[in-house]
Amino acid sequence: MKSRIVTTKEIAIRAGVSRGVVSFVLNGSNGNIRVSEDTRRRVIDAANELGYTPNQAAQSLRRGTSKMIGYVKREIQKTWLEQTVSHLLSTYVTTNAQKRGYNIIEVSPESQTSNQQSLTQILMSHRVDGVIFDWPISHTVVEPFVNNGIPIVQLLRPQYTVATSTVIVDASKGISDAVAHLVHLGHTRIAYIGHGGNHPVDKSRFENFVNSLKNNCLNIYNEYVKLGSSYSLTEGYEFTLDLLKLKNPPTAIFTSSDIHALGTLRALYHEHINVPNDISVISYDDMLGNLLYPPLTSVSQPFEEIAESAVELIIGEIEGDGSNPQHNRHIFLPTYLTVRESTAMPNVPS
Amino acid sequence: MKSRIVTTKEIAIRAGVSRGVVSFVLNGSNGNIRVSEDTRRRVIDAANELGYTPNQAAQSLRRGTSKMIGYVKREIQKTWLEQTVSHLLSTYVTTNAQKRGYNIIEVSPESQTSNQQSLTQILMSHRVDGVIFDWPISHTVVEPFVNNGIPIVQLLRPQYTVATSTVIVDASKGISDAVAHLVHLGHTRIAYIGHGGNHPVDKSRFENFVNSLKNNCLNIYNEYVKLGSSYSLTEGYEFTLDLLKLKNPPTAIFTSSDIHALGTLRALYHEHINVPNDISVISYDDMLGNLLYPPLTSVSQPFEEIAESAVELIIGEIEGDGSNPQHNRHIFLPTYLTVRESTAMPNVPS
DNA sequence: CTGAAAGCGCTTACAG
DNA sequence: CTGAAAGCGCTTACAG
Repeated sequence: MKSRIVTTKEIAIRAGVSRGVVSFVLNGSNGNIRVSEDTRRRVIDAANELGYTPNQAAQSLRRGTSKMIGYVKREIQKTWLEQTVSHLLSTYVTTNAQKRGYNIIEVSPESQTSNQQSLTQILMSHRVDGVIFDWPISHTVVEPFVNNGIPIVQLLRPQYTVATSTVIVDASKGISDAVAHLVHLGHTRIAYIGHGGNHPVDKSRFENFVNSLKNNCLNIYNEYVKLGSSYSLTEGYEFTLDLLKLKNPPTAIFTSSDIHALGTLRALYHEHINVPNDISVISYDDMLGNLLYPPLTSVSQPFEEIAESAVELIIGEIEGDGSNPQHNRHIFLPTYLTVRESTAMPNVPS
Repeated sequence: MKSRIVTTKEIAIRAGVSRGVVSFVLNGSNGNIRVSEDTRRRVIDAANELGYTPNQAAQSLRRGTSKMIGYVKREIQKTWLEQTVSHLLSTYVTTNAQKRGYNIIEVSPESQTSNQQSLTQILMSHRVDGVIFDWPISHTVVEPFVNNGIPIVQLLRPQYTVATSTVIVDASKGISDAVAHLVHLGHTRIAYIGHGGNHPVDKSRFENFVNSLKNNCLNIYNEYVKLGSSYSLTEGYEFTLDLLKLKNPPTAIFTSSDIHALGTLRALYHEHINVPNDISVISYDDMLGNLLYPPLTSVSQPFEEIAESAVELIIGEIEGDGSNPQHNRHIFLPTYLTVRESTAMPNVPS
């Protein structure tokens, strides 16, 4: 049953033409060749009958382009939740790339162990035409590719010290809608639980929150602001307990990630505080929102579009748009509010 | 800054040797060549100084082996939860393969659209040395590879109509421990919510549950058995409401997947029934268990080991163990119980 | 120990 | 319209 591997040579013989003609018929693009409809058919039929599959390695070697795009995942996290984003993106990236004739070779960020090839070497040795980074851990991992002139796109949380194209999310729309939503319901005491990190991705969430409060003529109270040092369930949990102990606890909590929200919900559950009757909760990410109880009102991120844009950007750079060559491009995709059942009017006169 | 791509030829020139020697020094394996320590050093130094990276395509073409393993993801699901398993596996598979000098090329199952290359063609054209399938949707997608003599490993939910190596999970240990745990706590009215499908993976969970009850001298009551047609939150939700309406509701619920458990928890939350004080819940999968409120007692699956085994199996087949050639192997990995906070003594005399 | 040559499968000028 | 040849970068017998 094991079928021999078919080459262009065999097709040429069966169709009674030269290998050059086979190559031309099968993938066009050769200036001065013209072929009769009859010949073309014979070649195509022969290829199908023999079950021909071109040898990528040979094509890649000859053409000098591999039709492969490297995808560097974010680091493995202890909780899988943070990875879910990574997974969604990688799946959508793969699908989109396939549609456009490119394949994805995935690598995990290098654990500095032993004799293992580095991520850079792996991707270089496959002569990838471009590389997409999801949340790169360090600029050192991105730079080698830039230095070699390989097109790069960084997703979601770029290393800004190295100049590449980026696809990131603009938190402002989603967060301002979220705050407006709470204000319309009658909330004025709105707490923020989040990551106090220095990366623009962390900061922008908080800044957008602050601005949105201001736009609604609300004050920021320090006691309602809980900035931690990571995206962590535990911090969400502890911060929420802290908030509940205040003399004047908030009537709504905005958590800047789903992982924080899980901690918040756990704390509220323990304290027998009902969502949304006793307190409203809005999360950011919307990975889990639809699955939890109650289903969470959330700021949603357009993951499918992020992947699409990334693929489009990088293929554009690989194939050269023509129009504006060589320039890095930066795509901002808007977030949006998804209202579910975790928000309601405050039950305490505010 | 863009560095030229370095070939063995340049290394040979710089080191003052022939390309054959370069090849030998860089990757051993050539019968009748011996090289002085000095020469070896010169070659290695030259390679490093020039920043040499072997061209995979050339190596692959010449060697007839690509050092690439195809990884076929499960289909994109509507809810991402089911994909999380896929993601964990794919990450661990990638990492393990990298450690052993293989790279993963990931493909999404073919959406039958348009002119898109099929998954089979993609993988064939890259001349992958083997393919790992995570939960293949149909035997038709696996067969072409088997017919071409390409080593295959199917994970978790194999298509049994096609003979390949498999890595699957043995539910018995985890489930019998789970039931024993409930029985020791004093439960006798234990309900089962799950997928009533025909695949051994679905059936074995239920059968193990039934056997475990019997082993503990408990009867199975039909009204406590809820078999649906998928892994779905909605079914978990509806089934739980049904159970609560019984004259004699169960004091514990075993859900055969985390996605069912989410539905169950949502229903209990709506009905203001406390877990574990009013009712105990055990889930199967343990993807979410640690994140929910309360943290779920769960039957855990050893995902890291599954990935490890898959990589080991397939590389074994690719490189030929020598010992037992050609024979498909089947690995069963045990599940185990992780006790958390969703189980307690029943508060109703049973 | 070393060098020259063939060939993996393909594509692409180039000459007819 | 077609064929013969070169060459992508590598590895591997084979002859010295």
